[in-house]
Amino acid sequence: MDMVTRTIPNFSLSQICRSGQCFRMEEKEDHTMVIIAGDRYLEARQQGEECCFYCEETEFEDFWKEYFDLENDYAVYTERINPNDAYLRQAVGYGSGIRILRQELWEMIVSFLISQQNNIVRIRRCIKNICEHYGDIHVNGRGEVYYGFPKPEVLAELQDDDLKACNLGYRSKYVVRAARSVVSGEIDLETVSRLPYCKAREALLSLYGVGEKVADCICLFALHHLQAFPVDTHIQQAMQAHYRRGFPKRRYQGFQGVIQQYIFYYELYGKMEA
DNA sequence: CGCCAGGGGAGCT
DNA sequence: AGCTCCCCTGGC
Repeated sequence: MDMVTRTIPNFSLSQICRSGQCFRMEEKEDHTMVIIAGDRYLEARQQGEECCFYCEETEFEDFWKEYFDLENDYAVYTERINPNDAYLRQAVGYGSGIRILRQELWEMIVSFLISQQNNIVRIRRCIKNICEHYGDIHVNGRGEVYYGFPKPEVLAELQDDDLKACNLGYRSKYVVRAARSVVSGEIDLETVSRLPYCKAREALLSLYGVGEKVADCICLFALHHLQAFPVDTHIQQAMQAHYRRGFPKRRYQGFQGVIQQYIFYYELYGKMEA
């Protein structure tokens, strides 16, 4: 099988997997990571800074390199951390392998509609369900079946409540109506993907079921607007515990989203080890 | 304008 | 048995 090997500092597949930005990435028993993005399938394995991607060189260069944001040096961000901010230094040290992926816009809209008032394990299951029901069927290099992400055209045909069968609960109609908005041209994803952060956020907010938090997640994880700073319950708790006088957003102007992700990851997992 | 119930159900304590 | 969960909508 074709494979690409790279040495990549500040990169951890398992941290990215656990960081709650992508829900179609999972670790198999043998430490191999399986990543499905849109209709693409990739297996990868990492030991320290050495990563093995099981795909052709051209596919890696043309797609996965950008997907994992490997061109960016995250030390540029982490070096700007206030040395007096012990909490942030701790958080960044703990999740130093995190990257902000560049995922597909429609996939992120649906994923974060599902994410609301939901936990990561269940979000994964919901997305697995809709992919297996409504996604195109594909076969990987070993002849194993996997499913692509359901296209808006397919989901737009459904009734409001149809996705309850996929465990989406009340979020079913958010996804179905978002699909209808895309198909009808009410929102044009090509256009949105070229808009600056504020305009993109505004356009996304017009979708039924998309509030500020979800819009910011989509901006961050699909459009790579690193100034988006999604505030969920974990971030809110961290803000109250460590930044009573307000988070120094100005200091991290333009890449608050990266900082947010370090904090989120640390709040979710870092405390358990203490 | 602000407040808050309700929505489904898994996974935790 | 209760609470929480990367919330948003709609009714008051």
